Amino acid sequence: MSKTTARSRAQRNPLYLREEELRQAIELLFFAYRDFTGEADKILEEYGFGRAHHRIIYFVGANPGITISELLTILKITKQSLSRVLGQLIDQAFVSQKTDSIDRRRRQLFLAAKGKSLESTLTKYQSRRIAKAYRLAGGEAVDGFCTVLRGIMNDIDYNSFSNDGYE
Amino acid sequence: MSKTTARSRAQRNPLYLREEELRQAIELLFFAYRDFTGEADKILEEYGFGRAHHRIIYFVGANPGITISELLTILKITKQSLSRVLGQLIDQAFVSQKTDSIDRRRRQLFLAAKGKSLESTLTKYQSRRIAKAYRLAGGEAVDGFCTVLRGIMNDIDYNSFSNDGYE
DNA sequence: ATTATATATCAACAACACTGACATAATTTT
DNA sequence: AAAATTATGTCAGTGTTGTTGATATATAAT
Repeated sequence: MSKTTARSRAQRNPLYLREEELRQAIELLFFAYRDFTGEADKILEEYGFGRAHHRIIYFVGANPGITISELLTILKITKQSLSRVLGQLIDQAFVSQKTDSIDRRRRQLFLAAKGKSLESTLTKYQSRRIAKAYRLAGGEAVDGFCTVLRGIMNDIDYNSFSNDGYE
Repeated sequence: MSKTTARSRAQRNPLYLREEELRQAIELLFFAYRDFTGEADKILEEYGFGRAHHRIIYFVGANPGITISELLTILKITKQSLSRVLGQLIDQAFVSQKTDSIDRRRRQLFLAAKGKSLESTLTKYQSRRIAKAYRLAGGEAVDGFCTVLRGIMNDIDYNSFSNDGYE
């Protein structure tokens, strides 16, 4: 319905479709991201945690042994902000620390048992939502989805993730 | 590189690719959304505004005459949260109010001159980013991108946007 | 007349980010 | 060996954005 409207406008003004198309993307991103995080947010509430805790748990889970400074680079927050939230996770035994054997200034972070369990639950919900969308959309759409998202993000971070175990 | 890793693992364990693929999506969404909002966030800072102000300005701009309760439905926040931020925008003449002529309880919201100007700037930055990604990815990828995002969001909101003027 | 709806406002609170300053331990550089 | 840099930690203050709960007013619907 909104597509039809956009098309009829585009006939009169070829620039209109583009503008409308971009606005649609802006809104899709807003709603999709909100709902994407919604389920996890609710679960986190039960633990008295928020999205900041989730991000730490997620990235520590995805990159076992990650250091504080690496985490700061990924999250793009200040060490004071990280410290408060990470401190809670360590105090409550969701995350454990180990001094790096090579550079003893560094603290390597790992998920403790509770953290692994929570990470698994949260990722399960988000994965389920993505999987459902992927199933409905099909493989070609998935490729397009990833390609566009990569185009939206700053190139710098292309390699700052999925750099987990090389075995 | 990470793709190669995933593939080699998938050969041994067919479930691994799927899991890795879903994790990749989770991370892409995180980074893309962070960078998507990053530029606008910086501009808003100059005005002493935050993302909450942006959302209001955006949706009032896209839906002139929208009421408070409609805005609350879209944003899914409490009226108290909205009130504080919206109040600032009205006080500083970014947004104007008009009592609905039919139902005089309702306040219709519009962008004032300053609001239109700011909205235009913010949307320009976000549109530019999307447009760049769209250009690089191509039309088919764009369709896939939208399809997957629609699959991720809750169905309920399919029509809660792009319901602006029908002329 | 009563009830429901739409909006507003006050107060208290919490999560999560920020800046700035300072401290400590370990490594690197000179 | 001394000085500089790096990695981390911590204290104090601030701001944005969200929450709950209570209360108020005007308008509309029954």
